[in-house]
Amino acid sequence: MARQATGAARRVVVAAEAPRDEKFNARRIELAEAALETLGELGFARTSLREIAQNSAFTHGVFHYYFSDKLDLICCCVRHYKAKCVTRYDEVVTSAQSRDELTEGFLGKLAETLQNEARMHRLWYDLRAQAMFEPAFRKDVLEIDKSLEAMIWRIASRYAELGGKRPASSPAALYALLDGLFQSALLRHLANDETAVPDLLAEVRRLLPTIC
Amino acid sequence: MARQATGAARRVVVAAEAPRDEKFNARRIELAEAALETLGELGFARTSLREIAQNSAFTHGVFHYYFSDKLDLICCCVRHYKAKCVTRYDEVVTSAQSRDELTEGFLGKLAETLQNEARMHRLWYDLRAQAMFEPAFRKDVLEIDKSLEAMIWRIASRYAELGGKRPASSPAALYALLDGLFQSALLRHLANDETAVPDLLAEVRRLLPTIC
DNA sequence: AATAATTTTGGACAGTCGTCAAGATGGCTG
DNA sequence: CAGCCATCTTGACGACTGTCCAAAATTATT
Repeated sequence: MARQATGAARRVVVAAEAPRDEKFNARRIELAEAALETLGELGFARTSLREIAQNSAFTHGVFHYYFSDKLDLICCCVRHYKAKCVTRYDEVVTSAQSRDELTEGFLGKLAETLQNEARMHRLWYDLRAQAMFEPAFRKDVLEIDKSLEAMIWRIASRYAELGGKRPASSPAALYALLDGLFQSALLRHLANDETAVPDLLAEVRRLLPTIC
Repeated sequence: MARQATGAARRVVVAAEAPRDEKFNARRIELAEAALETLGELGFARTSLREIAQNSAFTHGVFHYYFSDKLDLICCCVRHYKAKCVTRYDEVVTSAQSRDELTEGFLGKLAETLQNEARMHRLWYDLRAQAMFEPAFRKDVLEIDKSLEAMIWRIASRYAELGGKRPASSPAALYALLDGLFQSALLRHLANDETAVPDLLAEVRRLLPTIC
C-alpha cells in the first residue's frame, strides 16, 4: 500500500517505522525547499505543481507522492521557512551587551532580510492573506504569527532590560507595529523604491527608545 | 469600432464625448460592484470572470467589453471600494467635540467595519499581497495605502488637537500600527475567534492616549 | 422610418490546472 | 535469484481558465 501523504494519517506510526518516517519527512523538506524557489517568484496563486517541478530536479508526480495536495505542500513550505525565520535575531539578542549593540544588530539583520529575502517574505504575506479565505491555512498561519510575535517580544524585552526598563507596549501591539512597517517597506522595496530600506531603518531606530 | 476598454486609451476623449464617457464609467462601476460580491467571497486567485458573471445579473462577455482584462477589473473594484473606505471616519472626526467622543466614535466604526465588512477588507489585504508579485497592481495599491495612512493621520491629529497635544508618532508608524492590529484582528475574527473584536478595541483604546 | 453605432450575448478556442493510476526503477529480504 | 516494497515517472483525464469573436439586440442619429 502506498504511504498516505496526509499529515493526519502519517502521525500514527509505530516506533519501528520511525526511521523510515524520518526519511520520508526529510524528503518532504527537500521538496518543500525546491518548491519555495518557484513560490517566492510567482506567489501562491500563480504557481502550479508542474511549474514547481520544472524549476526543480523533480517531476510533478513526486510532489503528489509526498503531499496530499497543493495546500499540504504549501503549508509545509512556509512552515519550514518560518521555522528558520523565528531564530533570525536570536544570536543578536543573546550576544548584545548594550542597547546600541542590540539596535545595530537588529537593524542590520532587518535590512539584510528585506533586501535578500524579499521573495520569501512576500510569500508569507501572500499566504497570510490567503488564510483569510482558505480555512485550511489558518491554523498554520496563526501559529506562525504567534511565534513571530514572540520573536519580536524577545528582542523588545532584551532591549528594555539593557536599559533597565520594561517594554511600554503589549506583545501584540509591538508585533503589529513592526510587522506593519516591514510589510509596507517590503512593498516599496519590491517597487524599486530606493528609500524603502533606509526609511524603515530610520523609523525603527527612532521608535525603539519610545516603546521600551 | 468598439470602444477601447483600457484606461489609458480612454483618457483621450474630446469634450463632446464626455457624457458618453461618463455613462461608460458608470457602467464600469456597476459591474465592479457586482464583481466585489464574488471577489470578497473567494479572493482574487479563486475568482474567475465566469464565476463573477454567474453571481451577478451580467454575462461574462460584458466584463470583457468594459474591462481590458481581469487585472483591470479588479483594480477598478478595489479602487472603488477603498474610495468609500477612506471617508469612513470623517464624520466622526469632524463632529467629535472631545477625546472621549472621538475615541468612542472611532472604536464603534472600527468594530462595525471588522464585523460587517470583513469580506471586503480581506480582499484588500489579498490585493496588497498580490501587488508584491504583480507590478500592475502596485501603483493603485501604493496610492490607496497612502490615502489610508492619511485617513488615520486625520483621526490622530484631531485626537491630539482635542487634548491640546501633537501626535507623538509619524504618520507611517501610526498607520502601520493600526493596520497591523486590524489585519491580525481580521484574521482571528474570520477564524471565528470571539475575542478578536473586543481585544482589538481594548488594545486601541489603551494605545490612543500613549501615541497622541 | 431607416440607418448607423453601441452594447450585449453566448459559444468556441487554446491552454493550464490538479489529480490520478498504471507501469518503470532499484534496493532489500527471504 | 525471485519476490516485494517504497519510490518515482509518465501520460492521460476532465474541468476550468482568460480571451476572443460573430451575430443578435438595443439604442441613438439622421
